[in-house]
Amino acid sequence: MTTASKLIANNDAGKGLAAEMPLQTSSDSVQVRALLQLRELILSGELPGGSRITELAVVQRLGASRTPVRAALMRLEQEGLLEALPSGGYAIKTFSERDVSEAIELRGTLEGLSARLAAERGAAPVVLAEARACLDAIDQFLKSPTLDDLAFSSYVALNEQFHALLSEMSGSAVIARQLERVMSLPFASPSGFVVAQANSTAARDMLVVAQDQHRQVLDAITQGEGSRAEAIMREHSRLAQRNLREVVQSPRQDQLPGVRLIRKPR
Amino acid sequence: MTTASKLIANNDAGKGLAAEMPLQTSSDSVQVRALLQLRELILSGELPGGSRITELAVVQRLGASRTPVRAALMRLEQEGLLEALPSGGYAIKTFSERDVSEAIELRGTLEGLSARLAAERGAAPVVLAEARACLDAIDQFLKSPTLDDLAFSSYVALNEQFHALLSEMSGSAVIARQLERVMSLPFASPSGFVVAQANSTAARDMLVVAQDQHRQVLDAITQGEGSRAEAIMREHSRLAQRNLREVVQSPRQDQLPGVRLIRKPR
DNA sequence: ACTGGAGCCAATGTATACAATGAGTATTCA
DNA sequence: TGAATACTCATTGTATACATTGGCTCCAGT
Repeated sequence: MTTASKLIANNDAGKGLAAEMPLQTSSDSVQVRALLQLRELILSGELPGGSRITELAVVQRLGASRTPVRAALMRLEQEGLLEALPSGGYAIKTFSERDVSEAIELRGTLEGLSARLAAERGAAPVVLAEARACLDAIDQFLKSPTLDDLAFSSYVALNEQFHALLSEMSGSAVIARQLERVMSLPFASPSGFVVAQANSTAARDMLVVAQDQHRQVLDAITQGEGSRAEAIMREHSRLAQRNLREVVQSPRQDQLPGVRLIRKPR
Repeated sequence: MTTASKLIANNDAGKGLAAEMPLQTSSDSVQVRALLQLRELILSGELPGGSRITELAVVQRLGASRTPVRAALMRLEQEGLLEALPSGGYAIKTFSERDVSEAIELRGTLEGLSARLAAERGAAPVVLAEARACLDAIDQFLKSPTLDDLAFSSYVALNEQFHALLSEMSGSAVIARQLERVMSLPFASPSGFVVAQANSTAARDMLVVAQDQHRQVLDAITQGEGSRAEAIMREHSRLAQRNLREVVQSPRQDQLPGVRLIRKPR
């Protein structure tokens, strides 16, 4: 992480300097850039959880003007990372372990609903094929007895893709939207805590279990077994619960994004 | 734009032009007022569903400046009433009957989760007592064989209160937050369609059934029967599904807020 | 010393000017 | 006549000036 943030803030009337600044991060609009950067600052823990955050401070830090910063703050509030203070302004939210656990439970419930609907209504064959291909790809990585970091990050990507496909299978934009909302909290994401496990055999075993659940839920959906599909996805989220507990107990929490927002005391 | 002839319309003398129609909600900030008014315009169907909506148009209509209007538009987008267009700007969202059905299903699922957690963890006795009092109050209204409009709106208020208490019983801010999100769509609200029924005996009977489910879910929660509590709340949402079907078929849809956003064709 | 109030300051709320972008249209050339 | 290009205008994106509010401090009076 770049501890030295560029404080090139000031924007006087002369646009010459600031306008031609090539940012390597993105060529998106200022608004999007502000959102991404601010989210990163929060999740990395650079801005301490619970602290108040003022527009002006963000403006100075990011070098954008108040308007896009304001938009970013609003987005992050509805995303759940910030909390609007009654007196105006925002505070960086902190989460108890229970909050995180409930977020995971929520995801499991919604994914269960999505899987059940997919089973009951029948999923689009194309999506089903994609999902199968995705699982096959995961199997490739699980063939070796241990996984290096590259294999691990590949797994994470494929895992997220599978969950996204699952959400798509329900054919419900309404539910997909809610799922997106829930998973905007970083720890509620399907791969939120898998990273925590280093490349141990135990870690691989857990992925094997997860993969089996992936297979079974797809089977259930294909067979039209809605109730079974729902139950599997709920249970599937329990893996994340277990990982959560381990991460919180373990001392090395700093590498995971957003873990510093989990406050220790009850 | 040169047609902005109201450049004198600063806050001092601006009242004369901008505040043509002082609504009853005029004591809040401009931002809140814009949000409420715009939401009302959409839900009443005055702004047709599917149509594009420009900032300037809203500014002229509400008499506020672009900044608060922009904020209101963003809020309404995350609320689900507006859709951000890729080219910028927004369009008023429309919903298929299936969308609405899924939103109701979603609510049932989340309320089921909330009820289950309440049962498993045990709800706060204070909230339980409040809920019981709420149900008693509803019983009072159900005593008479038919309900007049006043009794009906009282029922709606009490019903929403009970559902809010139910959400509170889980003790989970995370889940409560998501539930709020889901119910921001007007038709997904617990009382979204009950109003549709006039004061007929059949309408009252449906309320009787709903009230029985209320009693039973409270009993289940008290007894710690999580699975039963969850199942009841899911089934409870099916009442709304039935009402939805009736409302869509019936010709008198205009009185319900937001119903005009439900598009007819597949 | 404590309380009440007045005033200042900082931060947000609001309005608006200015920039950039994109869609629609007209015009010109092949 | 058709297509391509350039232009115009509407609309959003961005920046910033101005207004307002709420909290904090300091002073005075009891």
